[in-house]
Amino acid sequence: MKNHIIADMFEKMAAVLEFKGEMPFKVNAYRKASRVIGDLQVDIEQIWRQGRLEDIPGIGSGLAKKIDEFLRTGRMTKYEEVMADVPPGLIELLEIQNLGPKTLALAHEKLQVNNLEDLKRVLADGSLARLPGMGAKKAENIIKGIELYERAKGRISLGIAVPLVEEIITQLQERTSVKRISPAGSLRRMRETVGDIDILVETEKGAEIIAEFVHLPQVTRVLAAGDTKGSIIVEGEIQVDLRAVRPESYGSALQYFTGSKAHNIHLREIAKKRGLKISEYGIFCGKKQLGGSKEEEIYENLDLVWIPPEIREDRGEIERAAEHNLPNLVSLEDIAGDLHVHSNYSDASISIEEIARKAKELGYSYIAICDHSQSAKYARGVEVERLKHKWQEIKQLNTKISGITILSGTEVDILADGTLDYPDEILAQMDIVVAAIHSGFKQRVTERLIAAMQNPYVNIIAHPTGRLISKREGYEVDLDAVLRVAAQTGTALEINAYYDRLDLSDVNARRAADMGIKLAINTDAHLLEHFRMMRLGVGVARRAWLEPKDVLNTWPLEKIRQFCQQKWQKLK
DNA sequence: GCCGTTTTCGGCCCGACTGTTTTCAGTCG
Repeated sequence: MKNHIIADMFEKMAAVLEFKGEMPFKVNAYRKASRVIGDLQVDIEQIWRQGRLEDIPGIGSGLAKKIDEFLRTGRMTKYEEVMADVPPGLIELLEIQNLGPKTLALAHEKLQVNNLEDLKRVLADGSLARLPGMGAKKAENIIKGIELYERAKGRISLGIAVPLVEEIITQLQERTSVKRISPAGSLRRMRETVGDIDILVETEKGAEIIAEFVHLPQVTRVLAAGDTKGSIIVEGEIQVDLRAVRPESYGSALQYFTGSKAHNIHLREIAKKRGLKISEYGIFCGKKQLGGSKEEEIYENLDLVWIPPEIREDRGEIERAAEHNLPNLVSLEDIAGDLHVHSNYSDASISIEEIARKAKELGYSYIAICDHSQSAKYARGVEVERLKHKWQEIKQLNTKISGITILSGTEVDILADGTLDYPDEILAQMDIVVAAIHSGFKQRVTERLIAAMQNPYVNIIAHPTGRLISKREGYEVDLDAVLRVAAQTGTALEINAYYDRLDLSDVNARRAADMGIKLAINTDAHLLEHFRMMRLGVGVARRAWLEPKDVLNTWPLEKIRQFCQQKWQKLK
């Protein structure tokens, strides 16, 4: 798919055009096009072949021509023109806080700033501060921006941010008389990574709460502390903002600070057409406030049903809300079990009994113990002899512990030659078989995954793309081909809930579900604490618009057994 | 550059803060 290549080109063009002082509305048009194309669920080449490029919202005749040229020839003349006279390394400086396109253009033109080194030089020798419209303070703020840019390049993963924000909220609740309090921003939307953390609090005494906030024990630096906003750095590099708002504006502020930006802009356009105005203070008709205390009031006044935060990305949710036809998103309460956890038979340190009791405590009705297979020496993979002990133990525990069914499973390795790490007669005795690639990431990954899915005993492919958010890109896998075969064979794909995996991602999970593929949200737990990550996986699933019917482990056990049986009968 | 039940031209989301200014431009979220 060339979607992301084209989206990246348009995003770069937007940045450069902005730097060159092009009309802001034109810049926005490129930005919007970039986002919409990046979010497309289908291959843009397919739309192009059908001659329907201009049906994509935000793509008119001009951009359609550019896309057409690129898909025909592999080149885009306008892109080359725009990028031609811009030094490489200059545009990425726009990521520095407090340094925008105007200032950068000024520094480039008057002081020949072409890269980060040049920028540091003109800040150090004071020449930037002496330019018209500049001054010592502005220079100082850019220096601070550079510090942050070099230290915290990139984003924090959701799995780190969520516990952090919960801890801060608990502390504030203990120390002050807060009323309503909630995370906002991309964390509330459960994006897989977040830039900084936003928390919103309802209060009439903002200054008091913010004073407490900036004195929390984990604070390493205070960036701002006013009456309505406090801003801190915790753990050396994570920025947390607290905003205090009055009761009558709490809902509109929560709506506003949750975003996404694209979602909010779309809402405001709708409001404007109706002669209304939305801001973080409320929804207004002239001076009259129609709502704002509750988030729902913003949506209701536009004849929309309230939209869950996870899908506020302007990917069609507003149109569906207008039809009162939003998906019935899967929730944590729907989860009936976990189909992929490890025990001390392989590389985890928890016993099957501990796992079962934990699962029961969480209200699950089944739990699948899926240890690594025999070749996975790095992870104490289970040989066939020990496997038989394991089955015996599971059988005993199932009679000993009531109210939960322990399933014997495996996370069987897909070997370099595409075969599985246990023979079929062993797999046939498992309740559930999860298959995964753990080695040979560059060797014919697509063919191996397809071969595994064609085995009648394989029920789920674990972490299908193999990406680790903080460490590596996924395998070199043709996901389109994998999805096709998953749909044909009736193999489920995993949404691995481990915070550094979240694999499949939201966009890919939605593509899978659209093709009728079932998903399983599994924690891949190696510690009891890992069970808590289920909520991250559910967040991904909600962002993918999944409903309980799409998610295997919301179903009763009997239905899962039927699902496995169906595949076996089809392929045996 | 896009878009149209107020428009094929003239709009294009809203507000706060900061620092530089004497009324506003730049940046951010």
